[in-house]
Amino acid sequence: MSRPDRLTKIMQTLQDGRLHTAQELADAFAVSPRTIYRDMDDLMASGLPAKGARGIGYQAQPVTTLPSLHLTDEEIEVLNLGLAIVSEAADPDLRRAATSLGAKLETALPQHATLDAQTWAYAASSFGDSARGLSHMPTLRAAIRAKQKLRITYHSKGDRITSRIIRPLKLEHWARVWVLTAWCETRNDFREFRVDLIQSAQAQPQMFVDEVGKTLDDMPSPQA
Amino acid sequence: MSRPDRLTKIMQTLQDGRLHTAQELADAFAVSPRTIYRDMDDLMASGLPAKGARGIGYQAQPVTTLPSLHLTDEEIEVLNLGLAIVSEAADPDLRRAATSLGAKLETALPQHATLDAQTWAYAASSFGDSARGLSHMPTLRAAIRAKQKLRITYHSKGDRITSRIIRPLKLEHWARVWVLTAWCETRNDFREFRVDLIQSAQAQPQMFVDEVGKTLDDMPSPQA
DNA sequence: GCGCAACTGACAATAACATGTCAGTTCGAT
DNA sequence: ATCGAACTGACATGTTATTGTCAGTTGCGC
Repeated sequence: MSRPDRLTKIMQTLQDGRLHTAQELADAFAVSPRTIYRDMDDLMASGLPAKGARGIGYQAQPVTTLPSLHLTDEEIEVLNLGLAIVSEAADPDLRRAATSLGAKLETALPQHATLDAQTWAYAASSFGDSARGLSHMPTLRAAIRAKQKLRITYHSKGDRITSRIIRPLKLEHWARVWVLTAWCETRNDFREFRVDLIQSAQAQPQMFVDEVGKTLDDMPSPQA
Repeated sequence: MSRPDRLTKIMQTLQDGRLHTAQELADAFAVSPRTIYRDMDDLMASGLPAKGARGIGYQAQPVTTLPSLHLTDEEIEVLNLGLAIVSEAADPDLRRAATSLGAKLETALPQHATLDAQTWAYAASSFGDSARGLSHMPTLRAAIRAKQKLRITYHSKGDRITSRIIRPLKLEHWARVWVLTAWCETRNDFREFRVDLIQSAQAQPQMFVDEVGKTLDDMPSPQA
């Protein structure tokens, strides 16, 4: 097995969340422990968030490798612009991810292409919760993909908070608001939810399958 | 010189916009033309937008290489989210760049991490100009960096369109609106411009240097 | 067509890299 | 402190990748 192949395999192996000793990995790939130590050096140097304590072993959180890309200046601009917008999100998790992604890009790109703290400064916005809904995006998106039902609490008209079980179908960006299209099991009809008005979203254990009348294709198109 | 080093140098060389023959490059790097042909194959295979016509030579548009990165799932999410938002911009150039960046990411990332046309569908927004101001962002940002004066036409209060020469200083994201802070030469004072109300922005040939009283540091902080 | 220069394929020589061995060194547990 | 296992540095050896040579092949201009 070639070295790149082995490095990939090691990464995948580490992402099971368990601890792996160098000796164990060496046996698994039929190389000497020395080679594993060298591999881990390289992996960590290239940013794999792996921890290794003496005598403990290695473990890593799930990561995806983005291979090297050639980007035009416009594409770099889009990258920075998108990052800047997301960085403004109120959700700590999202912001943390955006910050660490920004840091990685900053070290990876030549200076002229990176964010500049001065020119891209973000105001401590007094409308800090304007991007509040963004915090649910990963949950919603994952649920759409996995066809997993969701329980959401929603700030509907008239200041009432409602709780519903829905089948999430599609996320759309409409003007400046994200809209989640779903089949609402509580109302037994299609509904659209503004993401910024969703207070909480919890993936339910139940999955759903496409049923006639409840899929995106069955949705009546709005009249103009 | 190692092969990776040479490949990098070749890329930089090609980006001067002029034509370079294989022979010329071969001489410059003290290798045989055959090696250059092989290098160009690899570079183009990895996405360098270079053209080579028989007997003509090679040239490329400026690109930046993003080395391979290890990203966590959250960081991938931020990447996709930011891209989705920028994709909604009305400006054709920005949208084209976002699309091509999306395509690159899509091919580069394993399926589970990429955009999914169905779930991330973007509505052909009826508020299509909501992100209108984004189209000026690259111009503004470039001008800040280069300390280049700008002529802008601005949609100010009372439906009047004004034209001014400004020294752009800082871009801020305030709630959902981007704000450009600048020294306005027309009014001879600091001014803040909402980017979405800027109708046009043209970089002027004149540069500006920091002058006491006209830099960011000299700007009076707003009273609360 | 013909000539010429640009380009490609194949292969042996060679440079670069990866690996294992082994002799140290570090660090925690006793 | 002392032991032992985990780890690191150095170097010889094996393996892969890169390179130049050279003999084709392509495509353009005449």
